[in-house]
This record gives sequence, C-alpha cells and structure tokens, in this order.
Amino acid sequence: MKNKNKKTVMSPAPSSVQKRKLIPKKTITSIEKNPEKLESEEVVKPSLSCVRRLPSYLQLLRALQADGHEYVSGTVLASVHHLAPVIVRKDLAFTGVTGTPRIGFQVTELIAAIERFLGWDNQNKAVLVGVGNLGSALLGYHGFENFGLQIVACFDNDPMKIDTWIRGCKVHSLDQLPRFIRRSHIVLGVLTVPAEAAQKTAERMVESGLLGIWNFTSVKLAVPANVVTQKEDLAEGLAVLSHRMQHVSKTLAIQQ
Amino acid sequence: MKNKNKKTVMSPAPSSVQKRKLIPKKTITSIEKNPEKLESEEVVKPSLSCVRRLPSYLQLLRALQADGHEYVSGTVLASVHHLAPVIVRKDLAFTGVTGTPRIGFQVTELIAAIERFLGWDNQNKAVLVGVGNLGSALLGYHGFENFGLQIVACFDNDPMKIDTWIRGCKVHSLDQLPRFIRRSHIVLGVLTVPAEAAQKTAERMVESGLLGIWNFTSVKLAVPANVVTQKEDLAEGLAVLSHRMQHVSKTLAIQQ
DNA sequence: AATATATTGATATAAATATATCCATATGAA
DNA sequence: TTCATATGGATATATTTATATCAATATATT
Repeated sequence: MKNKNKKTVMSPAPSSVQKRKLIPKKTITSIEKNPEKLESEEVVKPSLSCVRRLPSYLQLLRALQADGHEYVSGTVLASVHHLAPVIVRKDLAFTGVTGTPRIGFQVTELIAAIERFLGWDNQNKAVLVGVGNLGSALLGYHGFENFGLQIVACFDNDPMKIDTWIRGCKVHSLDQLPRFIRRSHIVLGVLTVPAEAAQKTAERMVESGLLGIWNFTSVKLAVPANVVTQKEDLAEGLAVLSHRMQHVSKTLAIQQ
Repeated sequence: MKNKNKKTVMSPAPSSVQKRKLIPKKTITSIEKNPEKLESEEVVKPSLSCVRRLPSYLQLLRALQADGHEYVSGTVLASVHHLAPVIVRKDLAFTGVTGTPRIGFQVTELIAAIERFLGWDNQNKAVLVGVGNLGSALLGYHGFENFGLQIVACFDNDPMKIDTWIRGCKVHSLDQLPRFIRRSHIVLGVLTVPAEAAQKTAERMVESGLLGIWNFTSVKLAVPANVVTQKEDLAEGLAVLSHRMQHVSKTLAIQQ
C-alpha cells in the first residue's frame, strides 16, 4: 500500500493517492543559508493569528484521529472553527504539509507537523512560580500536557506554603529555583505570583536560567532580549466579550 | 507631592488648561440615525486589538491614580506596554477622551472613559457553570471584579458537588439555572465544563436566557446570532510562546 | 471514456491594522 | 516676549492579515 514517491516516515497514502507536484517552496532554512538573499524573495512568516489558530486545528485533528478518520479536508477544519477554508489552507501550509486535491490532508501527518512546528513533539518541562489561587489551579489542570507542557515543580516564597503539597506537587522555596533549574535543564517557567512581585520574581527566574516565561500576572515584564515572555491576560478576552455584548444589545435595540 | 490644582470628582481641567477645539467626530449613533449614510463617511470602529489593549491601559491608569498622578501622557502609557505612542493615542481616541498637548490625559477621566467604553462602569453579574478544576479556580480568583465582572452563583450537574460550597459559593444543580437566570436578570455566563459537555451545556445556558458566554472549553460553540461567545483558550498563548522560543533559539544558534 | 466536482496551492486583491508625518498647542526656558 | 519642545490629533502611508480567484488534479459519475 506504499506510495511509490517514498515519503520516508510519515505518510503512507493509499496507493491511488498521488501527491501533487510542487514548485519547491522557499523555506526559511534555505533563505538563511543563502547569503545573497534578495529583497524580492521575502521570507513569509506565519502570522501571530496563524500560530494562535494551530492548536485548535490540532485539537480537532486528534478527535478525528481517535474517531478513525484518515484524511480531512481544509474545508471541514474551517467549518468547525467558523473560518474561511483559505485561511486554514494557508495556516497548514506553514507547517510544511501538503494535501491532496479532492482528498484533503492526512490526519496523522498533519498532527505530527503541527506538533513539530510548535515544538510540542517533545514534552517540554516547566516550573511554576507562585502557588496562589491561579497557580494551584494550573497545577491541577493537566490539560497542558496535550500541548507539550508538563509542570514538574512549583515554587513560592511564603513560608507557610513551602514544603506543603499542592495538587500532588511539593512547594519549594524560591531560593531553590536556580539550583533546580540548572540541575534539570528546564527553560520554561509559569509565573503566577501577585502583580506586586511579578517583575522581581521574573528577574530571579531569568537569573536562574529560564528562557521563557508564561506570564499570568497583569504586569508587562521587562526581560533581556534572549528571554521570551508571553502575557496571558484574561481581562483581554473579557474586554472583547463585554464590548461585543454592548454592541449586540445596541444593534438589537435599534432594530426594534 | 500633590498637584495644587485640586480635582473635584471628574474632569474640571485646571483653569489654564484649555481643551483643544475639535472637529466634531462622527459617532456611531449619529451615523446610524442618519439614513443617507454615505460610503465615504465610514464609521471607524475600534479594532479587536484595540479592545484587547484597553484593559492593560486601565490597569496601569489605576496604579497611577493610586499613586496620586493626575495626568499621564500617551507616551508614558506606550513605553510601559512597549507600544508605539501613536497606537495608544488612537486607542484612547475611541473611548472619547481628549488629551491636552504637552500635558497628556487626565487619569480619572481616562479610567472612567475606558470603563464606560467596555461596559465595566457597572458591575456585571455572571454565573459560572462547571465547578471543576478551572471553574473553582476562577471562583476563587476575584480579580475579575476589577473588570466589571462578579460571579454570583455556580452550577454543576455532578450530584456529588451539588449543595456543597466551593470557594464561598454554593453549587446549584444545573436544573436550577433557568429559574435563577430569569429571577436575577443575569445575562453573562462562564462556561468551565469538560469539552464533551460544552455544546450541550451552552445550549442550556442560552435557553435559560443568557446572552453572553465566556467559553473556557476547547470547543467552538454554535449559538444563535443574538448570543455572544468568547473563547478563552490558553493553548493559543502557549503556542505563541513555544513558537517564539523555537525561533529565538534558532536565531541564537545561527548567530553563534 | 468523458465530464463534473471537490479540493489544494498559488497568486491577486481587499481589508484591517500599524506606523510615519505633519500641524496645532501648551508649557518652560532663554 | 520669543523660542524650543513635548504632546495630542489628524491624515497619509506602509505593513500585515484576510479574502477572492483561478489553474491543476484526483475522484466520482454518467
């Protein structure tokens, strides 16, 4: 049942399914290796929105896979997520997969491609700093493990909390952080301390060697250029919701 | 270090500070009331990104207010949030406030304007449905009250949970929802049930009369047009973080 | 076999968003 | 007073993102 165009590992398509021949794509790697990079040959990078959409495709793809589906069209992915099919196709193109006209994309291949693209093909270990309300909730929420993230230790500097167990995780003193990070080669931290402590704690995390901070505080962190921070602010979503609700009720009031 | 121009409540500018005269802005209302709406006179709506940024300004403004600052320039707001000053000025313009050259914006006025714009000037009551890990975390997290949201009741359909108290909130049976909503005139619901139950539960919420659903599940909800849903997906932020970290490490590897 | 159709991937266009530029103005300094 | 400067607001431009369009192609249908 193997395709004659050998696709090494991933994609044993049904015998009759033939991949469309492609004009070789300019990949980031090829451009970066090429010193005489021309202005006209722009490197097309995925938009932020594209990256944000990928997990939702992934989630649906896994459900399809569990359901025994082998192929899925961009059209289907699009309709579930209320998106235009073109958007899905363009998003998926960034992961490097190619679909087959009239057939769609191979589910398994697509899952692997998205995971690889996002760096979720290996489980990334992380520490969590700040075991308050939100912190302990995140500790208890194991959903991130579907997204390549595993929280393996937590830290706090409240003496009352240190050495207690929260959601199956022993709370360590923040002083232990540098040693722990160095020993474990962890690069990612989840920051869930109160706003007042955010910047200072982030600095300690950076000093300890973390290269990425998932920031659940309301503070915009100042960090060195080699450190990536991602601010997760629930107020943003709430603002959009509130604003849209206002708009809907206004519209309805006018129509009546 | 208080300013000598004592402020009453809202916005009496200091005698010498004179607001710039403005070309009257086309407001949504004026256009909508005007039947011969021209194509050229477009209604400029705030972008989604603008709405998402407003809460962060609000947060900073409150801190400034607590610190006794009476005025703040867009430049300052911008630098804290690592944004271009123009963006801040344009964002703030949507709330209807006007600043004063060389002075900036009046903090109190700006806070009120943003709150009004987002509908956060009155506390909006909400119910929470699904008292699992995430649900109970959100119940315990009272930070939303700064953003006009107050969760006043919670519901679940697990008999083991019903009538217990979680984070100071009594868990009601989901069957009670319609009656509760009707009695209390609540329009907003927070959905924190497992993915499998999401769509069905959302339908019950809509039938009960809710007009907005803040959706913390991984499911894209299908709801009637008059209902607003906002999907809050932590995986999105994690995807951006992972992707950016990959990119940074690649870049550094190349530079070395 | 011939034709119709769903689909992908590429290119082209449109829309949304961000950024640059300019001018008016309020303040402080010379 | 006069001038320099920081700032807001408006307009213009650039960039990014989304959408439309179309040729190529694999399958199903007639």
